[in-house]
Amino acid sequence: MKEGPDIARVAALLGDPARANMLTALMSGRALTAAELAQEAGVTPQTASSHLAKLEAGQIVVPRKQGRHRYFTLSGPDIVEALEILMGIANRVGHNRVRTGPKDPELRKARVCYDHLAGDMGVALFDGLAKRKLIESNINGVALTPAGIDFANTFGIDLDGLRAKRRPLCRECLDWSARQSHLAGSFGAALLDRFYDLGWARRIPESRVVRFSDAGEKSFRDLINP
Amino acid sequence: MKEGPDIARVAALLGDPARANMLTALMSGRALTAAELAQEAGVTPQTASSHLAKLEAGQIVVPRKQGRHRYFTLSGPDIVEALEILMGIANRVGHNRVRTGPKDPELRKARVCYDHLAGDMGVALFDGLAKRKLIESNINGVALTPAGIDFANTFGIDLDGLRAKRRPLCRECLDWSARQSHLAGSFGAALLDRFYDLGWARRIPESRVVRFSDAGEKSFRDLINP
DNA sequence: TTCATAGTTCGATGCTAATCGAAGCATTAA
DNA sequence: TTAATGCTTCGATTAGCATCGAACTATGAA
Repeated sequence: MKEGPDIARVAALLGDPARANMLTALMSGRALTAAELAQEAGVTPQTASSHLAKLEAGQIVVPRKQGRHRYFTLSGPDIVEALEILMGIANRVGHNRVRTGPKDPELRKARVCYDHLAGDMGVALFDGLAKRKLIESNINGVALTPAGIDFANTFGIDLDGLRAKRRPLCRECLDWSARQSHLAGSFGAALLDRFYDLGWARRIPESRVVRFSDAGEKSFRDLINP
Repeated sequence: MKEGPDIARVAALLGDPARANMLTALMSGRALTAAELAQEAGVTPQTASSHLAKLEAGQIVVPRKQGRHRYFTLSGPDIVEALEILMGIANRVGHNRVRTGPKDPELRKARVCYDHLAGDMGVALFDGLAKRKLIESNINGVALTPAGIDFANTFGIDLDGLRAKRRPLCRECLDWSARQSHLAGSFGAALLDRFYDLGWARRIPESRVVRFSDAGEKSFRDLINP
């Protein structure tokens, strides 16, 4: 019988986990590339491409071509509103981020998001740097403060080298599990690299888990708790 | 990977056509029974039961037992809000009630909804009766006016017999295709029965289509256009 | 009690859509 | 030009879920 999809069509577009994760990531208001969205959703680029095609056809997102990237943004404030209300409902009925698997806790604690640190420790890093006034967040985004620049240099990060790339130095990135911002951008990536170099943490192969050593985690805590 | 459904779970519940139709029907604010919702969705009672179980588990609807019926209502104003926004989005992106099949036009024009007339002609009937001040619609529902009672008697409807049943005489029922109200309740059902008796229309077997004869449709138009 | 109605549960079926590997474009850099 | 990167298309697989027939439970009516 099925006379009219209507609501159902739109809702179904938001109703797939991978797509929902992409859209949640886009709620920061920033334009993200297909590859970034694939990472956020935890799917391969092919799958993400298929999802993005659907979202584009349904006019939930709009693409913007720039160079060889395709940046996606939400198609309008009504989408944001819908997502917010759905979040509220999910929250009310207790459908909060469930820890589905046994290995989930590790992912929630610390994982790579694209190339930077995410999870609880990613959020803690962002908050800690902000509390130490090394980064500053406003409507336009995140930026290093003068104190932050000093810190970066003494911490062994080549800021000039990073600036040479086109990629923005600092960027906010909404966290799935914690639903708060963590630090992305080339500086965020450089920080994680530095953690690896210092032996604080290492990446678990075939997974997105970042595992800190005991000593590394202690150093990390010292870093963000002045 | 799939860390968190969250939004996706709720949206997926709204994203099935059958469920979306049920929820749209519930947006009138009235409590509807499982059987009525099955009719609205165009599925069998078994299927509807399965959907309602899901919606109940997801706390989208709440059941209320009364006699041997189960009445369902939306679980809160946030659900209504979500549905409204989704309607708005669907409208904006042009996902309006599409006519999917070749036999669809007939269904859109006139069909049974449970046991009363729905579709364009159902809506026209409701509007016509209201314009003739035979029924009156307010927040509490719909009711026959004194003039309406006279009309019913002369039209050959046994109002006292209808009143003996527990079922409400008049009820509003949201129309899928037209998204406006049509007349339900025992009076609505009695009207349709009378149309059959008068030979104005007949029900097509194995379908929900109500087919009016040419003369019958003319009489119908006269009835609603004073 | 028996019968009818409202609703659910179970089991089987069939369709849809998500997923990924592999290959193909398209754009940029060297 | 070649090489590399970003993204898409194609094809095959798989899994989930909507759907309905049949049987069962529960409530109310006679």
